[in-house]
Amino acid sequence: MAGTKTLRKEEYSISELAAEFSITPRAIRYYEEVNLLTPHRNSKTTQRMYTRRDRARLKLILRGKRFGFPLVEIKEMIDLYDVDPTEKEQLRQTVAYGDRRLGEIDEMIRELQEIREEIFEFRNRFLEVLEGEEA
Amino acid sequence: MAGTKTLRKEEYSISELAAEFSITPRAIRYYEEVNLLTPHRNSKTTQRMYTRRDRARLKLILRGKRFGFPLVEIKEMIDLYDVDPTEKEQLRQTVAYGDRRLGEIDEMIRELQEIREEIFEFRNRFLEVLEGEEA
DNA sequence: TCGTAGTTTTACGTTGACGTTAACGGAAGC
DNA sequence: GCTTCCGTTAACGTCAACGTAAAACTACGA
Ligand SMILES: [Zn+2]
Ligand SMILES: [Zn+2]
Ligand SMILES: [Zn+2]
Ligand SMILES: [Zn+2]
Repeated sequence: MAGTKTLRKEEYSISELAAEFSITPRAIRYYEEVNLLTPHRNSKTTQRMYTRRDRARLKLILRGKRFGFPLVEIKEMIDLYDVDPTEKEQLRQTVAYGDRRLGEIDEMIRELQEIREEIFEFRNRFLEVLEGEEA
Repeated sequence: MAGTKTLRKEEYSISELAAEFSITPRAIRYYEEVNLLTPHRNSKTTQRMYTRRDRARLKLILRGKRFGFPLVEIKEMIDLYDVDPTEKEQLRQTVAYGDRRLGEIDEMIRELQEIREEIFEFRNRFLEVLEGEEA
């Protein structure tokens, strides 16, 4: 057929995505349940089909999950990508939301660095004891 | 009584700790249930009493919680403070555990900084749109 | 001595993020 | 035509980390 270059995949089934990201189809359906994903249906088969945009959102979801953001907050953050840039009030709120988020994230980074340093000092103290005995 | 200087408190009741850290007694009892705290009992009253060491552990627990470490992992990390420095094998394992932890934490920091930057760029892009319209 | 306040144990309830099972439908291969 | 392999919905189960409520005990001050 003309114009059907499929160098990169255009659409994915649920199990393809599940396999690619090492999660279960159930999880993906759940993300749809809470409006984090909105696949369309292949009208013939009634099966969910995921576009590359859906796939990109899924990546963002999983990244947010990696360190404990709840799904509702992940949704807030992801929805930043879909703000209508002609709505001034929406823009203002989005900027304000971004500022709050940035503050929270900076605080997380600070605390993580504190923990990092403590663990690092402990590790080194123990290591010195070990090296002292081996000398 | 002789030798009973109590400049700094030596022991705390459960509600004192709860008030100090803005959590509930129930939460503190739960930490005991999962072996994160081991208060002793004032044998007269059967009430839990917390030493300054217990209080220090509680601080560590709450810090670990602030960004989503599960209690079991918090326990692993806190127990680093109680390693017997004469047991070489235990020391070696502790150092190895610390290394793994450090790797995980570094990865978390990296990803947080990525997220930070993305949000920051989005925020700025919106801000420029707003400022452009106001000019 | 009574009331009030703080504590105890036991036990059941709750929320988020899925896991698991059941019961069913369409397509593909033989 | 039957099996096998996706997929579907609906519904109940689970796990962590407590919340909440009940019933009983102890301490302490007026
Ligand atoms: Zn399609
Ligand atoms: Zn928030
Ligand atoms: Zn004591
Ligand atoms: Zn780990």
